[in-house]
Amino acid sequence: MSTDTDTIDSDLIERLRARGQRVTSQRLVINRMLQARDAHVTAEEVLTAVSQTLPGTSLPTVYATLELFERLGLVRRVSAGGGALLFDSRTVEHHHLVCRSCGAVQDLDVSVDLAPALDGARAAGFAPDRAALVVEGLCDRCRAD
Amino acid sequence: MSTDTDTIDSDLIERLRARGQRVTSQRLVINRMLQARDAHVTAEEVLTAVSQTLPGTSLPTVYATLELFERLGLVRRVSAGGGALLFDSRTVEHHHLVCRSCGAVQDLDVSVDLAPALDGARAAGFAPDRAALVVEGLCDRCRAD
DNA sequence: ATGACTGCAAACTCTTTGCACAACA
DNA sequence: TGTTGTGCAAAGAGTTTGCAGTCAT
Repeated sequence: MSTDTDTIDSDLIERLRARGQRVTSQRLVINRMLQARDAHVTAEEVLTAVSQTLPGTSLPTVYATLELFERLGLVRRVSAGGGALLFDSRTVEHHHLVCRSCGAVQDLDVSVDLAPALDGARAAGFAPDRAALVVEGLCDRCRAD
Repeated sequence: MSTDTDTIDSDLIERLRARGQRVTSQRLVINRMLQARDAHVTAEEVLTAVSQTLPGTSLPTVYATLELFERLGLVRRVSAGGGALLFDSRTVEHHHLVCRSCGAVQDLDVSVDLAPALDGARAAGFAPDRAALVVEGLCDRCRAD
């Protein structure tokens, strides 16, 4: 997977053009930031990071951009914590560990056989897109208390 | 499982006494409501239902009570939708289907082998309490659009 | 009687919306 | 030039907190 800035930019530009949407500096910078930080981020974190390159960027723009990127398939909302929305630039299927004490979310890379769940979902008249496991418990750090 | 009102009340009273906490009419009514409606509910829905029996009940009390019930092991927070918090009186492990269109959450009763995930969590220094699958897609109703 | 619980009001956090200006195409 | 996108401000939704009065024990 090529992750240099040019490729990342080109990929976004291509996707935007394909849908007749405009290429703006905010979109480029937010996209670079998401790809660079291969982790779960909140809108606030995106704003903080982006503001260093592009001061004056606003939170509504960050939300609008993240929503757009979700439609473009560049980010996914993480169904995990109950607090702020989390956006994940890892679009491949993976699971999450959620600490019930500090709320931190981290990736869990294991493979689980989800076929029975997907079959069950279909049997219930549901059309599944994807399935992910949420494991709740205490993280490394909080366990020390 | 006995689900008559007397048993439900006694069970709550016992758990409250065991922790030196008071038995109030709000707690009894909220508990009966949760057991009667064996589904995911929001704080708002609890308030609406409880208000019929106990007018004047407040939302802060509902939240405080649900939090208490969570500590007593009577309810669990559902890690699913991004909207309002959902509380679930089914405390046995089960999975959820979440509709990406209407946001509805329904139970999915299938059995999935979670051992690899729990082992993986432990290997990452995480102490897992429980794990549940969140399956996203389109529900029966929304698929008709 | 005493301390926990409740209701009210207000604060808070996070997210969304409306509108005027800027800037991509 | 014609829209789409942005920033600002404000509104909304949901949850939490502070405080005075009430009620269980």
